[in-house]
This record gives sequence, structure tokens and C-alpha cells, in this order.
Amino acid sequence: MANQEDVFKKVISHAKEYGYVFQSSEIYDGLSAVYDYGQNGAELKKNIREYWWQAMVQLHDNIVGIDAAIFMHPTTWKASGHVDAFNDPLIDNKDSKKRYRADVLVEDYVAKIEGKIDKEVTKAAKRFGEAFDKEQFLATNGRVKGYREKAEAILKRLGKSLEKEDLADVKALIEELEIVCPVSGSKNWTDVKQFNLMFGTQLGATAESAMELYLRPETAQGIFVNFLNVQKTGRMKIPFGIAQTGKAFRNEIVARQFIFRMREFEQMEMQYFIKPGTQQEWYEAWKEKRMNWHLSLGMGEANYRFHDHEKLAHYADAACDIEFKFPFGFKELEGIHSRTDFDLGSHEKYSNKKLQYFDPEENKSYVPYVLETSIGLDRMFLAVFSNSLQEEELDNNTTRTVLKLPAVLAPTKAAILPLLKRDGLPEIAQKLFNELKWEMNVAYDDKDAVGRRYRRQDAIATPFCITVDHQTLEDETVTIRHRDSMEQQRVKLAAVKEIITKAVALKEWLGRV
RNA sequence: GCGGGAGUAGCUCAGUUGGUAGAGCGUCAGCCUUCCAAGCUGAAUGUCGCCGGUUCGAACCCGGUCUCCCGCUCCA
Repeated sequence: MANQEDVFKKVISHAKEYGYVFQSSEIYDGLSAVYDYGQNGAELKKNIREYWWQAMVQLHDNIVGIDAAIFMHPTTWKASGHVDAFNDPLIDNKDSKKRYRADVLVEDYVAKIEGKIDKEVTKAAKRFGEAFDKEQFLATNGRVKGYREKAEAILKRLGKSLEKEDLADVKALIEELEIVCPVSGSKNWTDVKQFNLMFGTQLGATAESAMELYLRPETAQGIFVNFLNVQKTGRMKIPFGIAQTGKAFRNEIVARQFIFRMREFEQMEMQYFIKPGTQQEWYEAWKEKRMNWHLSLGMGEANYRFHDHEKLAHYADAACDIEFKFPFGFKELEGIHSRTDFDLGSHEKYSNKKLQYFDPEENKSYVPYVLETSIGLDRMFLAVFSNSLQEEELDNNTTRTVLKLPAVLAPTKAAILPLLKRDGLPEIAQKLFNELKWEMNVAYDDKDAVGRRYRRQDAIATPFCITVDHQTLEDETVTIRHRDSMEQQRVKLAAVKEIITKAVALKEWLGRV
């Protein structure tokens, strides 16, 4: 596989060809950045979700899971900051084709003015030496006063226009200030357009009674608004966590790279409620825990790295990503954020409900701090899938395409194959198949030469092939053929169930780290 | 949203100066075969992304549109 682009193309076509991922509504030319999971993809996705859920909820006695609705009260998104922060006025420069946030352009301009003020101050300070009184200088110096008044007027007008959503005036402001594009140096601007990253919809059948709603842009708020419900009914004591998986929706300006950035996607999140002041230690603890979860799948330590956020979001006092080496480079897979008491505190304000925890040890109530781990299920799918797809050169000068998904995640755990379609072999194989299907997803295949059947299973990631041959008739043994090594072992027919069950068991994988 | 590239069978792709569409692999039915895709026979599958235009005639030329990939931008 020559370059990254080729690898990624192979990933996409393999995903389609073997029933993992299809483009949404393909017969109608598809829908931009929306994808469906096929018969194998749905299984893989479900298995990843379960692997996460079991690691977080089942294995932590202080973490519980919920399933909140996608629709939430509109005020939720005011409290969370999304109504303000997910609304960007954007403007393009026609010459450089660069896009900017219109408000940022203006703010940068103001910053320049402030830079001039600082310069004057520095100059004056030099001139006056010890006797320099900065406050007095700022208040009395004519030039500085002019700068300050101009800056204030600009910001005031910008704020007012944004509030009224008067985008034409924002553009007028940019033109009046003669702001130029930093790249092209031209003043050739498009109109300012408002981009709302949240999908709007309506609750209620008639227009008059309808209530404006948003499809949730993140699942986290469903946890925060249920904080007290879960804490009280579950008798939870800090520290404790609430986990959730579910769909979220973002109207991305540019949604690309297959299922990496979709408009509709699924998150797996856990919010860990802690005592204020302990966030640093929990931040470190969860970084390690989450990295271990990834490493348990055996996809190679070198494919992961931490990336600290330099610019923190409005709610966070520390944040990093776990990045994975996708076919198009290292990209964010999971976020670990110390969210402080921003969310619960904000919901307290907007709802007028006390969202606090009474700590019996401290003998007082407080708004807990929150440590969040948030992973994109679809991204995890892409990480596992793209990393597992391999083309191997074999000794006999052929290549095989094999999808080496971790066995615990594989859609089908085993295929039962009679070596020949006669001599009573299919009957034995069928019997084994009927027994195993109560335990796991298994497949039965008696078409074509057995080698070809092995390769078919390789392509869809089935980790084990159980072959019934003539020796089975004599001593009740079968062979288990391993996907990754292509090696076979002969085992008692009666032992097959236990061997496979153990090999795909949670403990076999998560228990390693 | 801008720029570049692309869209023909399930997948990968041919298709000449415009003359009514092909290959390989795969799939299906059967034969043959005691273990790693390559044996034999037969079969199915395309409004050539979509709409319109030019033409006697369009997969091919022109316009529009949709979708995908790459770059820019954005990314809680």
C-alpha cells in the first residue's frame, strides 16, 4: 500500500464491499456526511459500545449508565453555552478564499489598537521614569484617549450587532474599519453568514404551538441535568460516575473523511463527579485508565498519543485528547476534560434548582467538579477498522486481505466449515453450528474449496474457523484455524465451545491491562 | 463555502476522432476436490451519478446539479 490516500481508499471500499459501512440513502445519490452501518458494521459497532460500557459501568461499582433523550429543553443549551458558542458569524475573503470568524476579525483589529496604547504607555513610562502614573496617563493623554474611545465604540457596536443578529452591520463595520485579509491583503469580502452548528427542529404538530428545539450537539448535558436524579435514586457517593452512549448531531460546515466527522454521530461519555480540588489527580487517573482501555485491544502503543489542549474550552481547566494514528494521520479519538463546576453551576443558575451534593465527611454541600471522558464511537470504529485491514504477502506468492479485528470485537466469532459437502461432514458441522449459535455469532459455509472459505472469513474478520474433516468421523476432533497466524490446532469437538468462548471473553482482553 | 481530482457491474478499472458497454476479481447454481482465494460448466447484474442542451446519434462534447476524496477553513 503506497501512500496514505490509497490506504484510506482501500479502507472505504472494503467497508462497503463487506457490509460494514454504506453511504446513507445511496440509491438517491447519498446524503453528505451521513453513513449507515451494514450487517457487519452494526455488529462491530455494537461490540465496541459494549466493550466500553462493560469497562466503564460493569467493572466500576461507582459508575452507572443512563440513556437520556436526544430532545432536551431549549434552556439546556443556553446553560451549556452552546447557543452562544455554537453560533459563528463567518466571512470569506474573495481573493484569498480564506474564511474567518467575522467577530474575531474585528476583535483582532481592536487588539491592534490596544497594542498602540501599550506602545504609548511604554514610551511615556520611559520618558517620565519614576514619576510615571499609568492610570493618570491613560485618563489624560489625548492620543491614548482617542484610541480607547475608538476601541470601545467598535466593540460596543459589534456586540450590539451580534446580539441583534444584524450581520449586515457586522460587514459594514469590517468595511468601515478597512480591515484587510491577512493573507491576500485585500478588502474584497463576502457577506457575513451565520453558521449555527446545532440542528433545529420543532416539538409540537402545529406551527403556533410548536416549540423550537435543538437536536443535542453533545450527550453530556443529558447526564448533567440528571445528576441529582441519579445521585439520589442510586444512593451515589462522591466520587461517582454517570456513563452514557448515544447519538449527537452537529451541522458541521465541512464534514469529511468518511465516518471520522459526520453530522450524526454517536458518543460514549462518562462524567465523573468529584470533590472540588481533586480534579488534577482524577484527571491523571482517568488519562491512564482510558489509555489502558485502548491498549487492551492490542492495536499497538505507537498508534496512540496524548495531545494537551493549549486553548481550553469555556468550561475546562485542563483538557487533552487521546489521538490515534488514522490513515490520514494522528487525529482526536477521545477527549479527557476537567470541566470544573461549570456545567452543574450553570444549570443551577438557569434552572434555579440546587444541584449540590452533601458531603458527610466535610459536613457541607457543594457543587461537584466534573471529570469527563468522551469518545466518538464512530471514530473508534474507524480506528479499529482501518488499523485492522491488512494485506499480507504469503509464501506462495499470493496476497491475502485480512481484517484483523480484535477477536472480542469481531462481528462473527467463528465459522463452521465441513471440509467436503459429503460423507456426513455437513451434518456434524451443522450440529456444532446449532450448538454454538446460542453462545455467539457463528457462520456456516460449505460452498467452494475450504481455502477460499478461509479467505472469505479473513475479509470479514472472523477470528476462528472450525473445520470438520474425515478424522472427525474417527475420533471426534476438529481443527481450529486462527485468522492471524493461519495456523491450525486439532481439538476435541466437545472442547470447541469453551476454547472460543474464552478467546473472545472480556476478561481475556480487558483483564490484560 | 472556495480550489483541485473523481463518479461506468458488489469491488478495481478499460472504453479510440461521438455510432447503442467490456475485463479481472467477486456473487449465484452445479460438477470436481481430504486444508489456505488461481480446476470445469453455466448464470445473473449497468437508465455509464442525476437533469437538461448540442447532434441523425452522447458513457464520450456543453451547462447545471448531487455525491465522494484531497487542500484551505472550522472543529467543545
